[in-house]
Amino acid sequence: MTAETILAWYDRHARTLPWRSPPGASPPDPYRVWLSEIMLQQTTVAAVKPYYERFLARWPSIEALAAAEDAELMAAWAGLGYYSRARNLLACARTVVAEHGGRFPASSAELRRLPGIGDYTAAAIAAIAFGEPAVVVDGNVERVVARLFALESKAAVRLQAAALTPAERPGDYAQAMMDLGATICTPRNPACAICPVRSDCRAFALGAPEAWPVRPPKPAKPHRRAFAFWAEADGHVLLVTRPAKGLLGGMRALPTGAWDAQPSLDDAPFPAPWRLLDPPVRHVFTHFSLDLSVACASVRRDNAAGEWWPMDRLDQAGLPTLFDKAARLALRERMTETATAC
DNA sequence: AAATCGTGGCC
DNA sequence: TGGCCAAGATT
Repeated sequence: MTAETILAWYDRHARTLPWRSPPGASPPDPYRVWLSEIMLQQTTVAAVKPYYERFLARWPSIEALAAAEDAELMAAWAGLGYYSRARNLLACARTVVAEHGGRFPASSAELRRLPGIGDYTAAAIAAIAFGEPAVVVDGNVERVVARLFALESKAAVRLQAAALTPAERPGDYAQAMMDLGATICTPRNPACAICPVRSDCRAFALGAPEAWPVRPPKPAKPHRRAFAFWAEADGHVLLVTRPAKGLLGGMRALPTGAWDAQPSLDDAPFPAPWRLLDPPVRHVFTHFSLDLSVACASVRRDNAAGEWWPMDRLDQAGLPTLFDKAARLALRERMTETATAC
């Protein structure tokens, strides 16, 4: 019942998105569905669009993507965040090419085994690209279903979501639920007045749609400090590649010291007359905030561990946003030369 | 299984 | 402006 209403709404109000086929049309290329779904994990549509277009133009097929080098793919992902997605993207592409003949497996169960594909993404690709009536539960669906039935537990939401999922047009239905959640049943100030299923909605009837879904309180973010070192020589700056796992894993970066303790200039990659830029770069991650002080020095270009990167091509290094901020600060200070010696 | 993992936009 | 949030996965 409700599913039909939502599909009818989708037929008239579906968003037009670069990775999407219109309602009722033949399903899009699984490669495109997969690429978009990975990028969209915990990431807004607006942020994904330019990355998706760039990736698709540069790597139009899974074979092309599988042949990419790690460094160029990580650089292309720079700025989008959650960088383990990029590593898993490449691992997944190579697995599909090497073990599945370059074709994505068509079932959610098989998709689920691939790197970077969890319960949600497996169901979404199976439904959208292959027409499997998989139960697709993302943050949008959780919110819509929790409100429709005034449910508090994730388990209850999943059961209801499964009961609601239609055998026909499962891909359109999944996207319809996500569009409904993204444009009408929003986290704050939901547009209940124009909601197609308002009359079926318990949360609306109870007069407090925003009370669902119930979120556990979030712990406070600790604050950390660190130094980043801008070492320049002969028009080049020293960059390192961070370890594959952990924060900003696998990304190019400025050398840094320890994050947390009282940061020390002793953590520099080598002794130099470091000048401290002010103010530090402030950056907020998911679970902590950071003040990154940038220390600059002109040095002799030697065999320090890392890459000496041409400063006039720094935009091609693929620095994540934190280090892009630090680099911009250093380049700006470099023009004005007002740094304080220390 | 709780912690970890980015970033930008919004109010 | 600071907290909240976004088409979650991994360990």
